[in-house]
Amino acid sequence: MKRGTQTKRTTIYDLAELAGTSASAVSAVLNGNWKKRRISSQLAERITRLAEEQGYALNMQASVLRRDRSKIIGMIVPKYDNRYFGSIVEQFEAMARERGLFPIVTCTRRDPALEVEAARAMLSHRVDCLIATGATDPDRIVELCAAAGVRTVNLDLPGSRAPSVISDNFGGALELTRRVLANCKKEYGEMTPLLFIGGRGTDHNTSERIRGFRAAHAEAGVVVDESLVLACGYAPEKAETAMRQLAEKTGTLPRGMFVNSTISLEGVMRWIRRSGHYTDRMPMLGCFDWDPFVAMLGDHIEMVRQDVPGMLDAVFEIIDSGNSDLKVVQIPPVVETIG
Amino acid sequence: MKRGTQTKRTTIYDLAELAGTSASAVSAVLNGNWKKRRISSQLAERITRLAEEQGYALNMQASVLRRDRSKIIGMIVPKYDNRYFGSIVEQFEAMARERGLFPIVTCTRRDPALEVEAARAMLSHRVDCLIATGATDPDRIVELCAAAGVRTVNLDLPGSRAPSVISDNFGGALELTRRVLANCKKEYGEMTPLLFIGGRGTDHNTSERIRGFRAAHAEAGVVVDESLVLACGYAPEKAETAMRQLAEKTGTLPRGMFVNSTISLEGVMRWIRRSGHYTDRMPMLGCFDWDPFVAMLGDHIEMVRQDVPGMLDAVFEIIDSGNSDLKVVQIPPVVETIG
DNA sequence: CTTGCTTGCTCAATCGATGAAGCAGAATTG
DNA sequence: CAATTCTGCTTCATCGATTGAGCAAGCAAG
Repeated sequence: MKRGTQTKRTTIYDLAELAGTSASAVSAVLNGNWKKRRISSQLAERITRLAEEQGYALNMQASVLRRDRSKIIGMIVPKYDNRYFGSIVEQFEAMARERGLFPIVTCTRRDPALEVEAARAMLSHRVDCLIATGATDPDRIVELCAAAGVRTVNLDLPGSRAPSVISDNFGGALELTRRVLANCKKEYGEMTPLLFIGGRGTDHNTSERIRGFRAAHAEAGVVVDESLVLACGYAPEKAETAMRQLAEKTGTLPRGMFVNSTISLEGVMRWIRRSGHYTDRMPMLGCFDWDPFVAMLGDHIEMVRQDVPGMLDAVFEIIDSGNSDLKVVQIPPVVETIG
Repeated sequence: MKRGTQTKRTTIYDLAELAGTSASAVSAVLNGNWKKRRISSQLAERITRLAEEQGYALNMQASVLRRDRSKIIGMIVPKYDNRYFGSIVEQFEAMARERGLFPIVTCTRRDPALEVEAARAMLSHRVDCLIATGATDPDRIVELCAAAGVRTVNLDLPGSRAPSVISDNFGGALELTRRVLANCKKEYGEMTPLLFIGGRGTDHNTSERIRGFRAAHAEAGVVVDESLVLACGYAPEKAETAMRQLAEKTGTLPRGMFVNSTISLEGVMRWIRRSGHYTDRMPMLGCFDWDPFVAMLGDHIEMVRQDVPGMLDAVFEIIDSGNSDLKVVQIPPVVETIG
């Protein structure tokens, strides 16, 4: 064992000296290919024991510098403030470790500049592969990575220059809208148009969800006015402001809503509590996202739970296969009824 | 610019050749100490421009191998499934980046073996410093790090071998319990003992919170029966089971509860919905944790919001100062009233 | 014209791990 | 007994960046 506050780490050279052998023998033994290099099992065992005793730890910087692959896999993610991204990161780490990869994750707060900075930092640290989750500008990241020969997969939001894995936003939104409309019918005896709120009109997911939202209305023969589609951004404050403005303009508020994320729902609920609207009867809600406490919020909440394990299976299938086709894999989400 | 799918990265040697100079000059220019090394500003500018044009990116593995400090800072964290740890990670990353450090975070799912494995992996990657957040066995991690000369700070849960930053669990629990008791008094006209549920009896935080819970009862002259303190673990299922068993044993359930985390509250709420208890009147709730949707769950919920920015300020103050005193810094949390 | 100082660089060792090539000595073959 | 093969190692170059030491040219002072 190391004595005292000695800061110097044990290297293969130290072990070689202790074992009375060469550093390359030690290296061969410790990285497991000693059979190929014809090291005797006695020496292998002696070295292994010494390494254990001395608390030897491989210096990855040196190892990676020498090898061609780093076995480091990076992920950038917008936020850690909701269950969806939380479970993506958790699942990603577990699956990376299963494959003997070292996962590094960083959060970029939906900030394009930070996304680029983080991608650069990861490239400097020589990731073998980078997953861009919910990136505002996935193509920019792919471009940086491509210049360094690093493979990329887009997750949650698609890009045009790398394979992408996303939810079936149209299908999920269609089904979610259908259910909320049905709840309205059951509750009020008739169907009236819902409100769509949250997300960015410019992003693929939001526009697909709006398409599904419209399709479900069309199917039911319900006309949706333009003023009821509010892609006001993701932040709670944005949703709160949008609700206030809608209430000011309109006399009667819609009986049901399609909320584009839990984060937006946070703002919607805050507005409802503060404004005193909907006090007699809560609106029929649908949320394209899942959270256990949201599920407990009321009796008529429908939620879309995106299939995180399925999405990450698809991501790692792309990575494991080495395939780089520019395909977009769509994973069906699950609509869960509560109450 | 790199052409095509060229996978070879530009190195300082490539730049040196292009600039008709030496690699050491390039290195000096690009890492900013060219003045000390008496490189002319013309050459410096030429090299800088070339690096830009060629899309040069420093190879951190090589750089770190040569230097003594890696400027990599690691954090292990139990889960990403709640706002508390989410904001810890987000804040940590931001503060690390502010200091020019590269943050790497990994989640260890409250699994002691995974904690050790993750710590080892981080040491192999030569982190300068490791923050062990909510570790089940912080001292084991500190021991590993100490052997490699790596500094450690414990966060959220204290250890005995490294400085620790935690919430004032006793104080927070005392105040939280007082408020829930007061709510009971207001609602029912009298104070009856609350239920304590969630957490591990063996961990410091839970035992301190129980101490605060008891102190508030004592203060109010309310006797707490042993059977009302259920440190059943953190997982929702554990809390659900504990509630069921309590209901089976006891005729009357307590009018209020102190729930030790949002994760445990998830189980409690699930049990309440499923079992049909508390249907006439919800229990007065206190939760030692914060979540925006929990805040909307009912009219009588008190929540303790731990001061994440304050805690991380304390962590980085310890790191920045290089101080290694075995102190435990306690940060007061904030009790927020809802409804 | 020599000595000494400054300027502006280059050289070469180094960090630790890896693996191709090589080299003794033992064992086997003809 | 010589030739070949096999066994079990060692030697050395390499990955890319960093940095102490050194060196040549220019200039000033004596």
